[in-house]
Amino acid sequence: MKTMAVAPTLAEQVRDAVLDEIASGRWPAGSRVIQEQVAQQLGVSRQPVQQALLLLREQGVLRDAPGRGLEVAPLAPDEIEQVYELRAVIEGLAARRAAERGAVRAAAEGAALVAAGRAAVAAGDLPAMVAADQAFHRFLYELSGNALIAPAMAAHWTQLRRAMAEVLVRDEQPRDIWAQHAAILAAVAAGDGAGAEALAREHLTQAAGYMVARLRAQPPASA
Amino acid sequence: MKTMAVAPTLAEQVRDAVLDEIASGRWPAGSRVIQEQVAQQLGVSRQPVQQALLLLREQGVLRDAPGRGLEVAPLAPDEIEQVYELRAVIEGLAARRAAERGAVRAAAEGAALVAAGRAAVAAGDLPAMVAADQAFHRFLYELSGNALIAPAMAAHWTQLRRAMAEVLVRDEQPRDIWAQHAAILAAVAAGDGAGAEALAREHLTQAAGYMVARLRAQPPASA
DNA sequence: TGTCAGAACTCTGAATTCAGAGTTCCATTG
DNA sequence: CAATGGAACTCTGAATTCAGAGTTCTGACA
Repeated sequence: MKTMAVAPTLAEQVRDAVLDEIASGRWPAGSRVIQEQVAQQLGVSRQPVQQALLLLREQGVLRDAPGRGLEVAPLAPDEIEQVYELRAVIEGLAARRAAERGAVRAAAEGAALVAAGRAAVAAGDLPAMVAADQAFHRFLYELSGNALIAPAMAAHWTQLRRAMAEVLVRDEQPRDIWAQHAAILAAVAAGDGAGAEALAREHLTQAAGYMVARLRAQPPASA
Repeated sequence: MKTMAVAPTLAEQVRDAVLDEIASGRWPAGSRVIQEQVAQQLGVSRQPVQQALLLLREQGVLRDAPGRGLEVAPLAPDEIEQVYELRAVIEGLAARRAAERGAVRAAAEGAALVAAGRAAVAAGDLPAMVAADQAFHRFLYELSGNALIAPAMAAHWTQLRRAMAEVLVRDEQPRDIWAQHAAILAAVAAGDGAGAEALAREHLTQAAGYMVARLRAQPPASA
């Protein structure tokens, strides 16, 4: 018998709903977020909303707007650059450890993830592209055997999703990252820890340059 | 005028108070944490307590004990090992970037931190030793210029403080880490990014081995 | 027209109240 | 004596209520 699913609390549902609004870009940077309004939109009382917003504020997605409640934190290119810098070393670790202990599973299950990503690119389906990217990286976190990597990255993925939504929507011809993903996967499947770490770092350093340049070139319109 | 200190909310005060109880070891792993009891002890209502505990649960310090509220999460040696593994790469990054952009401040302000740490060791003052260690590392996070490092590590420092409290209290002759800290600082002050990164990683890998061996040798008594 | 005082409003944090899920404990039965 | 049924209790999540800090708006005045 599995651990038995604990019913998600209202606060968690609210958090996920709000997070989705923000990550998708429907609530742009600077938007005010008022407890009462969110509560009414979702048909719950202010109590679970307050808890959800507290979590989001702690995570940096929302910030205080003293006297006016909370607002969606701006998505500064500097911050995205720092996210990628941090990601590069964390995902490097994940890739190295995955190669050391998850090579078999990588070989067995990795191809499907890459195929899904390529299909999304071919179809030009933006949400699916982001989802596939995230799924690939989460797979590496899992293979790494370090249970702290996934939660440590979870906070940053919100900002990454926002940045991707911001950038990809402007690209008529999105950059194909799946060749790099496939290369990382091959190194992991081959058990080449050092190689996988180097490739992962390089992949993210490159992605950082691309994303930050785009964000700087065309800063988002704050509401 | 500085950003103007926002009055800390009751929920934050409660969180800090609870965190201190846990990190210091006064509330051992497995202790039950009941909203009502905490509220009464601190003289507040259950509302801010609930919020504080929510934050702590999210952070992994507390965990659900279905039907019985929350309890202090156990401090598994495996988890500490993973914390150090993650720390090694994150602090490696911090040291490298600190060398690249904070060498001057490192040279100017670092010596005082090392002196404080050595004084704490000489005095055998356990809390001061932990505080000095944390202060040194926080200094590197700040010098790195990456504002995401400090919050990313904050969550893990709770577990580190717990582990240190657990281990150091048993050591009649605590291991002196300040020679290593001084070496890292020297590399940073010299602007040697690669050297600083390597030293930081090595320092933490070594510390991990020491801590984990101690924890495994003498597992803590759960309540 | 620009500035200032103050009333009205907005929004939050905290307390209190309510309802339900799950646990514990005890008496009864085989 | 072990197992079972169920009453009483514990604890939480959510709703509602309350009080106060801060903002916005309006109109008088220089």
